[in-house]
Amino acid sequence: MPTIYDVAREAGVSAATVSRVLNGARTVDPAMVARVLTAVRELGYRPNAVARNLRRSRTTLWAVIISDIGNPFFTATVRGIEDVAQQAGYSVVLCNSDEDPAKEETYVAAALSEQMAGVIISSSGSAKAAKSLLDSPIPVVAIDRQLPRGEADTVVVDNEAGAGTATRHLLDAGYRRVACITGPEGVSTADLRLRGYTSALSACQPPGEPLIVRTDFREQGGYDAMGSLLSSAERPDAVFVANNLMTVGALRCLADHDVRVPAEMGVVGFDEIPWADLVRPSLTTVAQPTYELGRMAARLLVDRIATPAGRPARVVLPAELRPRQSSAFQHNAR
Amino acid sequence: MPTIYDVAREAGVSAATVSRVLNGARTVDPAMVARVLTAVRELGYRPNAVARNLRRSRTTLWAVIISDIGNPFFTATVRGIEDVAQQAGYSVVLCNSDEDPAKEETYVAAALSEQMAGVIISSSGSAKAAKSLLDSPIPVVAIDRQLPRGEADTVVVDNEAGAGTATRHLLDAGYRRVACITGPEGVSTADLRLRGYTSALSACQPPGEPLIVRTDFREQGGYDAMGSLLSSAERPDAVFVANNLMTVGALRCLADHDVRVPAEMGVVGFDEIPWADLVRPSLTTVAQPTYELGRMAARLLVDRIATPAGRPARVVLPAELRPRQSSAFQHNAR
DNA sequence: GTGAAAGCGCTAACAC
DNA sequence: GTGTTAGCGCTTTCAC
Repeated sequence: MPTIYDVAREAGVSAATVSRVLNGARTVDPAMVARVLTAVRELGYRPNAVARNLRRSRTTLWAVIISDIGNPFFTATVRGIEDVAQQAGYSVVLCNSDEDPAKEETYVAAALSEQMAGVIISSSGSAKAAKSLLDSPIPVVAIDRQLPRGEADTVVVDNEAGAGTATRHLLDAGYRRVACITGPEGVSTADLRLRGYTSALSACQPPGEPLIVRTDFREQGGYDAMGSLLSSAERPDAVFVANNLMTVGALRCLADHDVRVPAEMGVVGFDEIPWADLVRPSLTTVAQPTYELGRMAARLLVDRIATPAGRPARVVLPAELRPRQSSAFQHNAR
Repeated sequence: MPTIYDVAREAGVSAATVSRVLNGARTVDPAMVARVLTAVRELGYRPNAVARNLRRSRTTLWAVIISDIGNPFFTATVRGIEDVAQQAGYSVVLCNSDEDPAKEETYVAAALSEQMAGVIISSSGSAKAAKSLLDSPIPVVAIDRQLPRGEADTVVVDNEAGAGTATRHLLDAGYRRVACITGPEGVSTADLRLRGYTSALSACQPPGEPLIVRTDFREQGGYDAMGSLLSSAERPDAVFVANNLMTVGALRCLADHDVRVPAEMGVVGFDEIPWADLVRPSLTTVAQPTYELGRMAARLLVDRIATPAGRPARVVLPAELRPRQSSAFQHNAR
């Protein structure tokens, strides 16, 4: 691998001049610029970013640590991040913690060691990872989920309101016993969506106790949770599921047990799913402005890099109910 | 940020000793090890990976450049890669080229500049990116799609055979005019799946010409392609779609035009979809061993890093037809 | 077993 | 406008 000195020798200039040319300084003689560029091309020279980063003590890489790469929610979010990042001159690398706090800690450690320019994280709940991040000088933005006890810039949707809307929607449709499947304690989306559900429920005062199952945010978890609801003493006639993957699992469980949706079981899932309108019955969801979430997070990160001090911002975007067939109570079907 | 010298001073040893302790050299006095570790903890010292990478001229990061982060195919693949990488002591960062050759080139350039330990790439077709990669000393493994004219380690499925099986399956089911929606020219999966389709078709000699639409590998492309097939002079009664996202688009188009599947249109899609069995009709697919693809690619990369020279390996895994309802021709429905 | 010193490749003062 | 020089933080000979 040729170094900047090889280029300098080839072009008959100093390494400093090569550096200037490559970094777009305008105080260089056009003739020299040409010579340098020729040498660069001939040698196939590629600047060593590691050396540059060390010298500058900064990098142009953002780490985006997401809790599940298989979740379509993150797809659009990441696109939003990438679009802003690119414009601001950063490259985005994705790290998949897979809902595993240990993996999350590994990636946080890597991002810090590698002196990444910034981190955007959807926490899988590791307090240790959060602490490392907040103790470091590296700018952090929390997205989708709050950082455990974290004073950081944050972009989320109004989870509580969205969950409340979904629950009321089921009650309004005529379902009488609405259950809730939510995620792990300590993960903000799980807790807030649960709170939205319980608030809506207690406001309507339906008979019986709230029926709540906590599991992980994954498909298998949703499947198992639905299974336990089906065999519970007072079986629900509707369920609000707090994320998309668990909703898929719940639907699969209902299909396996020949439970008809929406006649025997109404279903609303949090998070949009790309094919929600293709399944039969089509799936009622609470949709988030994913792309916009990503954009906002990226903008906050750009700002935070420019201004490290200052009070953390907190952006709350609205979530929106998309009523479809899976929550359409049918009297004659009962 | 404390440096290794701060730790050395605090512990009353030299920086070299700190380095030895942190890198697990056994030739260090246990008492010193203890002092160093205490100092590390007290100062909250975190080694600067950038400096280490520069000094060692190697890193422990792999770049996995995938063509579409929204494609569930890559989800499982990435998990396979991560599991092997972690065991071998590497961290994986994902780069999303979004089927955009320009973005791909950007990420390849970043991976090379950052001196990544290795690259696993699902090419979106950029010859320039491929050339940069192959000209560099960094080990590369192509996954899912061959690198344009690339002599690199490669892990793919038998696309031609899989496409042939899918096409024959439709013909055997009784469909008479089977069309094909495939991806961009120059992307190996698009070309090979098309070839598998045409071979199977010509072997069966159905009436009429093959009906082929090329588009990108994205959902909207599939939607548009299906639309043009529906309005073509000799409208097909079945379609083989060469990837999952385009299949979703095609299904959506069929739904929008009230075309009944499988009665009026048989559908088989390449790539499994997590919810293929949840849609009605359920979707016939050609499934790939995604996790295994990822594992193999990662193993090849580990080997290649250990042994940079030597003939490139080429691993071809089988794809498997999963017949479901969308390809079940029904005589009485016609 | 431990420390001193050199240097990975680059950039940014500083001098001219 | 260009070159010389120092040094980013670490690892790794090489002495001792």
